[in-house]
Amino acid sequence: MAARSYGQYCGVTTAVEQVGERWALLIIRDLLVGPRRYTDLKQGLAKVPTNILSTRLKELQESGVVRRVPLKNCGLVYELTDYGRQLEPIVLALGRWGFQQMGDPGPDDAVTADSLTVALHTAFRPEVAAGLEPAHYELHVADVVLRAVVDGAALQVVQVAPAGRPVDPARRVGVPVPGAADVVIAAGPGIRRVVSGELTPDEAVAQDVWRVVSGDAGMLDRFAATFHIGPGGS
Amino acid sequence: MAARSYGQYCGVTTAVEQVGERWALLIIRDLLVGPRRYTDLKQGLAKVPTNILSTRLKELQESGVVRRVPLKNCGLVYELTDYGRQLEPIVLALGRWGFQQMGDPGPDDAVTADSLTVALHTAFRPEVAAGLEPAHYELHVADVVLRAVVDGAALQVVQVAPAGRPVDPARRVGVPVPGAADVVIAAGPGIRRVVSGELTPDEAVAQDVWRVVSGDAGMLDRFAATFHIGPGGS
DNA sequence: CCGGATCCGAATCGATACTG
DNA sequence: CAGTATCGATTCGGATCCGG
Repeated sequence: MAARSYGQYCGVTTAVEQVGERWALLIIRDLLVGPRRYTDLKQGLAKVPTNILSTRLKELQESGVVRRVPLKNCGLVYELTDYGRQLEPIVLALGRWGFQQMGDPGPDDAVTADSLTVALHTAFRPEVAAGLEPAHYELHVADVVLRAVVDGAALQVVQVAPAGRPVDPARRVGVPVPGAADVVIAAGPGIRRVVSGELTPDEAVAQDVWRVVSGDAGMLDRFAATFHIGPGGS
Repeated sequence: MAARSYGQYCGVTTAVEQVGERWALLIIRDLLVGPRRYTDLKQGLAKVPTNILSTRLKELQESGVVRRVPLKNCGLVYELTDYGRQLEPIVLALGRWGFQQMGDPGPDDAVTADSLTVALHTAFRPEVAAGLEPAHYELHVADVVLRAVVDGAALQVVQVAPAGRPVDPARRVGVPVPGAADVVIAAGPGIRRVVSGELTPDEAVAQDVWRVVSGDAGMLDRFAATFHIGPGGS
């Protein structure tokens, strides 16, 4: 199954031959969040045909991007190799770039825990966060619930729901079990307009783009400052 | 011709829907070097079927990545929009990432002027160059001849051969017509090992990976310091 | 339930030929 | 020069099935 070659001796070409096939980068996006089972990936990428998922995972292993790791208990997970993890800044930059062109969601567009987790990372501005007090947000979008813990220039996102049981607690090192969030935000897809700066936090509340379920409503401004993708992906 | 949707409301997904189709990123890579005619692209991407090239260009225009510009004289060129140009750091980073995995060229692998031009940019280390004297390299690889002018943290690459006549002189603003190069280097594909640091410049000469056609052989060290992609794409 | 493999119609891609 | 048209070869998508 030699990957279809583009017939050029070039780094870009080589990269695209490895991760440019359909679904490959989305698999990598989800694996950036953490190791995932075959079933997790299938669920997170609802529309990927199972044979394609299986084929891509094999190809990504051959390229040294992904590794297959049996679990002690039972089952197995796929995880990025160091080489694969080097794609993180690239995938995040692609996410910022694509974000600018996002319109409103289509009727069949889903939001998954992993895609939203990565989206938070794409929008995260460490240089802004570094100048603010630590903050702990709980964000609800569709049926996804995340907790974003911002401390200085570091962002930690924990998925609360849908309940994916932790695959291997040993790998979750450093992930705090968050206590109470400073604010619980329930948002719709229009949250995009807050992140882009098209709406101020207050306008977004007025237009019911998001809503404070509990906690300090003043945190909305801080959220909008911390998670922002301006023109040009800045 | 609705692009096949991945069914997710996510920036990465949106980006991949726009530039993830086969050949799209390579078209963009070539357009990063400058505006190109349909025929230029077809020549630079020898293996792209003409109907695919035509389809991609249409799609990239719809996405606002590429613009079609009629020339005053006759003919027309495709060029990146501002939005498309924002992909430059991403394509360069992908090139660095893929570079690490490059082996030796297959028998059908070609080196084109545009791919080599972009490759020089991927390997360029502005922070190193900033500490060195200005330098002017002429590089021959296969039948491609480039001139790379390094001045401080800036790199300017001019394509000398194959002779692509300048499409629109007005767009070439700021491109110097270089005088004599400090050194003329003829290299084979093994130059990859110099860029990766696997070979020192001297070893590369000894193994006939490259050769000084004329000029100052001492410039080889400077070239290797200026153009380098280390482990992890550093 | 997990981790796929198999089958088949639909869509895309690749190669070549052809045209304004 | 700048594409369209055509058509066989591949790949993708959707569904089903299977061994543990």
